Amino acid sequence: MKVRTRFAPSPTGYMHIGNLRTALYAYLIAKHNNGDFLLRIEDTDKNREVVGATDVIYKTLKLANLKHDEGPDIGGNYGPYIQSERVKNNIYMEFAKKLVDMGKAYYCFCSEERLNSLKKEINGEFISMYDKHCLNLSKEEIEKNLKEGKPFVIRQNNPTDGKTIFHDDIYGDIEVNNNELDDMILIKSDGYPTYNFANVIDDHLMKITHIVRGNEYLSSTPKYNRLYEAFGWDIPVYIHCPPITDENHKKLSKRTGSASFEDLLSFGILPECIVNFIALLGWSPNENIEIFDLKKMVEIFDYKRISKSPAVFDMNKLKWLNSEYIKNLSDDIYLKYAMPFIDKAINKNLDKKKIASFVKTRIETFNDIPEKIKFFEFVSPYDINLYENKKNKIDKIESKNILEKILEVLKNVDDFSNENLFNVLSNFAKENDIKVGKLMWPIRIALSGCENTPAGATEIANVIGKDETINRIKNAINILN
RNA sequence: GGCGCCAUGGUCAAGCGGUUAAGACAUCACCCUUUCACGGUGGUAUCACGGGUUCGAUUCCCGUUGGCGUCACCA
Repeated sequence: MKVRTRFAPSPTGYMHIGNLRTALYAYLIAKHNNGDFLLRIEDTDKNREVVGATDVIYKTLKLANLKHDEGPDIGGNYGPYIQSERVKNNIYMEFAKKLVDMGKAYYCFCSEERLNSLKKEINGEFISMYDKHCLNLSKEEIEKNLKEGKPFVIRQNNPTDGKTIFHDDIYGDIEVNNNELDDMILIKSDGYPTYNFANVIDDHLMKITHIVRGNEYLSSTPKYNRLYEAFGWDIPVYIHCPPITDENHKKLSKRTGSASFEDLLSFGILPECIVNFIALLGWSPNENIEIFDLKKMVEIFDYKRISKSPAVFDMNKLKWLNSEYIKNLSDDIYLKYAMPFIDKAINKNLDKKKIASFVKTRIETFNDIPEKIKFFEFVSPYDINLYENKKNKIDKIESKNILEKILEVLKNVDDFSNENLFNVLSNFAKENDIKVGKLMWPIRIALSGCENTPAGATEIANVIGKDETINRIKNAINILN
């Protein structure tokens, strides 16, 4: 049987990182087995409609390079792939009525007030379980209610004794008492199915073989299985994934600022890096490697190695991984990403390509660039104590002396290539019995005003040119006076 | 609160009855060096606790503790 997996997000307007990982795993399972990966939009909550939300989903999948084989935008043999459109085809209501006929579901006319009265407050949370009140309605009552147009929902009719056992390929066999199984709503009073119901129906109709989802669905899975069993359908393979949490072991939220794919992109993280990183959150390959592209992932992905315990989303490591990705970028592609950030900081007519190459090994995200290079544009006021440096055994007085001498030297240099500048200055150092590092220190400070720079003194001089170099050294001497 | 799941360093994690308990991020030290970074070398740091089972438990079982999830006409 061909492996078929699906990604079934509800259109919320942004892509939660945990969701993306679920999509990734579903994709990898399908592709590792030469199967199909499909996209289905679960928009059965009319109150939560967000305009443009499905576009976010398409865009994310595209950027992450997770190509689906079937979906609303590209069609397929099992459409429609948007649940609200399937509602129009009456798919869910028909199946729900079948269940009613089989005695596996029933009409419920309970009012909101009655339902509320069933709720109990425990630790500030309201919890409730339906009491099967409407299960006892006579046929006549039901028909009367229906005829009068009284609003109704359809509930699943679950047993109250015995146990249900289900199997998950990650968590193993899980056994629950049937009295834990609430008579969940299948069809809402607006005629739309709930997620719980639509999901089961569609997964079956779309011939999904492996269901990949977050483990928050673990506790409702036995109810889904009773649905499959009622219809006599094959139960798919369940693959529940552990949660991704923030550093406080709480669910990743918008507040942490790193909950969504879009946030991460806006921080200057590369999409392929995000994909690589989240693959490692809750899964590890058999080989001891951790940097790989999607193709390699498809090759080595063994879903049985998905772990059971939650993973903390470590921004630190993501940034490190991103720096590795940046270093491995070809110059062309690197420039394409980096240039907008260079432009943010540099307006003067400087060699931006050269500046870009300076920072390539020194940034973790592209957002780091402007701050690191803005001194090329102009020197901000800086602390004069920078001219004192222990390691190079230099103080302000000596710095000033060096700068005054070097100023005269540089005035007579016309070839401002990095190579020539370095030769001239290191020769000067030798002749005057000064260590090269010590000589370069005050020059670099004078040219940048920064303790740390993404380039050495002569590289900076080369980029800003002779006139600017001379000016900056003159200014430095003034400051030191 | 009921039920369910989980538990190896600060973090991601390998391990699947006998190991000096891998590797990576972070951190620290040193080397390299025209500063920083990159790169290189090395160090610190982990099996939650208590009982079993066993010749032997990080590994298997039970309990405790802790964390998470779930208990909606949300998905």
